[in-house]
Amino acid sequence: MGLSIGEVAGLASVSVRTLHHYDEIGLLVPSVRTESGYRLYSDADVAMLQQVLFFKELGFPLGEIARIMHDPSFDRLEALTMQRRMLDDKAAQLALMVEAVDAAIEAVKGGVTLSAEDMLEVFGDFDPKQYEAEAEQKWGNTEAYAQSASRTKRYTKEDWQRYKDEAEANGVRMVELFDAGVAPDDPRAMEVADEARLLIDRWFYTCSREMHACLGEMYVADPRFKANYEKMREGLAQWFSDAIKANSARSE
Amino acid sequence: MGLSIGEVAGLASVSVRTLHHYDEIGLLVPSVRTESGYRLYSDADVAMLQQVLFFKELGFPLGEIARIMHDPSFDRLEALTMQRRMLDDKAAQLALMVEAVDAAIEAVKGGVTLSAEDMLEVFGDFDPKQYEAEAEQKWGNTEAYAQSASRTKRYTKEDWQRYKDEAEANGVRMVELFDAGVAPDDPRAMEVADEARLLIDRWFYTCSREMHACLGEMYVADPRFKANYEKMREGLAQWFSDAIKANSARSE
DNA sequence: GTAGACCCTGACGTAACGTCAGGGTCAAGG
DNA sequence: CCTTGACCCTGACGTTACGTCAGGGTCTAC
Repeated sequence: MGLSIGEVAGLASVSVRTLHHYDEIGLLVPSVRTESGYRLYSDADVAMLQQVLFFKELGFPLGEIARIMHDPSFDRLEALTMQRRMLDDKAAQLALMVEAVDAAIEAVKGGVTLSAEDMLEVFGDFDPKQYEAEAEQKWGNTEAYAQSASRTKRYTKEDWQRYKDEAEANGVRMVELFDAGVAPDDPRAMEVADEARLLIDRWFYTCSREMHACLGEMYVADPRFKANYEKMREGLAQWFSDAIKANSARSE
Repeated sequence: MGLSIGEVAGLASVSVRTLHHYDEIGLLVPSVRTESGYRLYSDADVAMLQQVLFFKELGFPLGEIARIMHDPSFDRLEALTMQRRMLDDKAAQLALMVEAVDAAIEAVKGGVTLSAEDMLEVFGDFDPKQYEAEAEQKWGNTEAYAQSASRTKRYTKEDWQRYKDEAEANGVRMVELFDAGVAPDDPRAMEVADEARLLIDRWFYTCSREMHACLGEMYVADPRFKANYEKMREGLAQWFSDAIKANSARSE
């Protein structure tokens, strides 16, 4: 019960050093060590390795793989389903490449020169980052998320109430300025925006002005967030987003 | 006529730095530089890049790609045909992976545990080395080329002229001895042979006496090289080859 | 009981770029 | 005309994912 490192390496056609490396970086730590320090890989470890190798084939960096697989909400079935779709996509992209090679062969035979675009457009269609984003959304394990999760776990009911009060006070000030027709890049508007940022920073996760600017964009782009502001005042989402942008842009 | 590095990078979805790197190692040196040092990529350069990226997709290391593509006997059509077959193989292997994912999904759903072998055997079927061997056999080229490429790319016109002068001086001494009827294993002949070896060593790539002996054989075996010597004096190719062999055979 | 195959932990090397720093180039606009 | 922003250059150091020893224990097999 448990395979040696050499056996696993042989089966998966990877080097022993590779498995050492995965152990070192905490990506795949074998569940058992013998008395004498030998690594032993259980069936579960082997299943993990399979996942890792699928992700790797799909171009995920090892750090990303580790984050995904160690997330508490990681689900093997979901991961496999996603991998299946990605492999299909990659196969489709490979088919495109075959077409491009055929086109190139025909061009050479016919003495024709293809355009630069025709020759190069097949590359880079397949971007792992596009999937990384999906994986991140699915298992939402950004650093910010981790921080937020570990902090809010310890929050009591009163904590939540205090946060709500502070957030509401901030919302009130926001609406006041909006109703008064104050421009989003007015110092007072930026002040309120920064207040909102610090709220996040104190209660959930480290939030720089830069990161807040990203959030600001989401507030208008994502209907779920937008609705939160729009139900207070129509046009408030955009106004607030602009205020955040102005706030993040100022020198210091 | 000629695209900037940024344009090419954009079309091929690679970074500018990547193209810089390919230039540095002599894999893809753009055929034109503007007055101000800007790289300009011609249609031929773009076609080269396409080849490079196909090989890369197939897992070839860059050094290998450079060796293959810079070999004088390299043939674009042959390469494309080979790449087409390899891409097909890779697609087949990807299909196997999809099957493996499906099997894993079924296993999870059914609560079954697959054997380690079943889980891992799909990886590593696709070994670029198997193709590298084929490519090397086809375009047969050694490590020496990589060295030569990276050195010669920094050579100026004057460098080339100096090399030509030195090579010609060596040729003259060679012909003098040949005309005088000096035997190839005469110390003077061996001296000239060693001079020729050091020329290669200094200007292009590390060239031991042993390697030079191989080159010597090629000087008579390969008509392209043989012609170089034969046009100076009939029989010179063989004489020089023998001199090289004698030189490489002497103890030190 | 010892040879040969396998395992361990450092530690340094390598390939293929990423990522600045510091500094020219160039077309568009004020 | 000149300046500003997008683009280009050359170093040079950093990073990822291992490869490749060195030095030394472990474990069956004849």
